[in-house]
Amino acid sequence: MINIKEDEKLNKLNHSCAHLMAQAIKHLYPEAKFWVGPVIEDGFYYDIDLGDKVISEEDIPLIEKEMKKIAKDGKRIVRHEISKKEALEMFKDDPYKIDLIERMDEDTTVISCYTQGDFTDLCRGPHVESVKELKYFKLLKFSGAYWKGDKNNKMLQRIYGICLENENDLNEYLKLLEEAKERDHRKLGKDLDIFMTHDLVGKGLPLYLPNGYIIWETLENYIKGKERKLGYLHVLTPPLGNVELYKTSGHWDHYQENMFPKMEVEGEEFVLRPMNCPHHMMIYANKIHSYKDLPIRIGEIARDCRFEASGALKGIERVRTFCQNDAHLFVTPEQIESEFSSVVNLILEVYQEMHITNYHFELSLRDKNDKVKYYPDDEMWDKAENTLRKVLDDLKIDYIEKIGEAAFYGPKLDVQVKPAVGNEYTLSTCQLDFCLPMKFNLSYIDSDGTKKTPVVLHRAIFGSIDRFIAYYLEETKGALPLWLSPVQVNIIPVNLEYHLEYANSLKEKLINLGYRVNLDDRNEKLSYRMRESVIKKIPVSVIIGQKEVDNNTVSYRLLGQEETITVSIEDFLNYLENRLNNKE
RNA sequence: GCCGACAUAGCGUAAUUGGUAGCGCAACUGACUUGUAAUCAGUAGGUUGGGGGUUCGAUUCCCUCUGUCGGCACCA
Repeated sequence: MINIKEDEKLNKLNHSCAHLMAQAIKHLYPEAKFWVGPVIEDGFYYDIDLGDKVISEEDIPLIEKEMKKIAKDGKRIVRHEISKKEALEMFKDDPYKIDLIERMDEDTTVISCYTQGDFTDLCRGPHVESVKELKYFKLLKFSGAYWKGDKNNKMLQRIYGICLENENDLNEYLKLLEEAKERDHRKLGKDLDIFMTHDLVGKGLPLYLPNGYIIWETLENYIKGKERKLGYLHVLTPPLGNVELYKTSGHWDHYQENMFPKMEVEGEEFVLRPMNCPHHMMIYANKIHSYKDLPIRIGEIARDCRFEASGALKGIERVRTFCQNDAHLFVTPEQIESEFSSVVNLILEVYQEMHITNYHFELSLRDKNDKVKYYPDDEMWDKAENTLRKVLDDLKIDYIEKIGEAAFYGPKLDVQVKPAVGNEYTLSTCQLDFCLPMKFNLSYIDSDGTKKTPVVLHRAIFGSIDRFIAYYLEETKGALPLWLSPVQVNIIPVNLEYHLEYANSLKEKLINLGYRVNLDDRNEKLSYRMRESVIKKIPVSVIIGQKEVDNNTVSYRLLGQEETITVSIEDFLNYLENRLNNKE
């Protein structure tokens, strides 16, 4: 998908289109006051205060119509530069623009504006030459948005749109948006019987159906197998804990609002756990450790509960209970680099094996000015951040640095992906933490006999299993690779009287080898059953007819392909095994 | 949580200005005995998300609760 912000031509078009929309809105609703209208990755938006007027579905075509009218008029877009004083005078009726102007640097002397016909906006530019270049645009969605992104501020109205170079591009783009809905994991999850939700159960609490659990269990076994090979030790800890545990870790102070409220039983206060770090810290603290024992890697597929804002919930991507593929690595300072590097390599290995290419790394750092969120120890933070940078640079990994995105206890490396619908989110994460080991008084005896504090790496490769399933469903459009497919082989006998026995024996053979097989012996036409095989996205459909029975062969057709391949049973088994091994 | 929209059978949908609900697929039954994306016929399935109100009468109008969707904010 195109990135409009990074394409010079499209950036200009969309920037100008935002102004065009603002102009049209000013024509239709003269009371409108404007905040900002930036270009974003997929178009532009403008935040507007419309007073009592609330934008509704019916208004959008009217605004578009007015935009078309103005564009047809073809006024030139003229840049002019004015002084700060002149700017304050020019925009004196618009408190939002005044706010912008007043917040500009002290030494700003010249402010640029762009005028098109009867509309002038404060703007750095650049813009296209004339509004008549704006032909192929569409207003896509609208919603409320807090002024300056602060929830304590008034809510403005935001309208999103996009402007492209020609009609074909625009149509293609709109088609892509439609197609994205088809691979939305919420639709696929329903169509393929992967998970369900119900009002009676509660929002954000998904129920995994048999098909979903097969995917879940397969992923769990896969990742635990990898971890075991790397020396991880898996544990099982409770999904709730004493409030003191979270006060000790500091999570209570930082995230109380996002935890389910505490419950009091026999004078003891509990919370459903929002994360597993404290439990794993306690497991470490259970014994005295020598430097020779480190690193100690504690892993768990662990269920957590977080009281996420209702508006944030989304399918199994953002839920109120989920399972983390979590682990905490307790290491000496000297081991940080090699262990962090090993985690990054595990991420790369898993992504490669699973053929995931559509992601990017972000290095999330603290905001030095935020003394409330971040543990106040600049030396510690600098050391931690520089260590992560160094490892990434050594591994020649591209990453984007994000200020203010670190966890309260340390910087982290995040793997970001973009879903079919909505904002990008974090899949894998690896976090460096000097903080919790101190809070829990963790120690090991170093070679010189002194007590030292270990460093902890928090990491999750699949992030949450729930979210990973959501992501992988969208990546594969629901056509999961053979190893993850709930039903791997669908056997369709042509004639139930003559071919069922052979089909049954093939089914037995496959099941004994551990395959998940369905035998479609319904009294329906072959084409009907083949259609179902495709709709249910079963990777391999096997047709058993007289030819196959006579020659002791198997004819199979792959999902998404037209032709049928006829092979011996042995070759068929080899084919399946090969696909399993390649995770295809 | 905030702004806005939506909620009709398992799924997808229809119902002029208010006159107590249709259709397709799936399901079930029967016939057909099938060679690569829908065989035919029949049957059953609904307190129109819950509650309240206006009205002679509400899927339709109003209030409220719940849930969903698009964003905002949040995301250890």
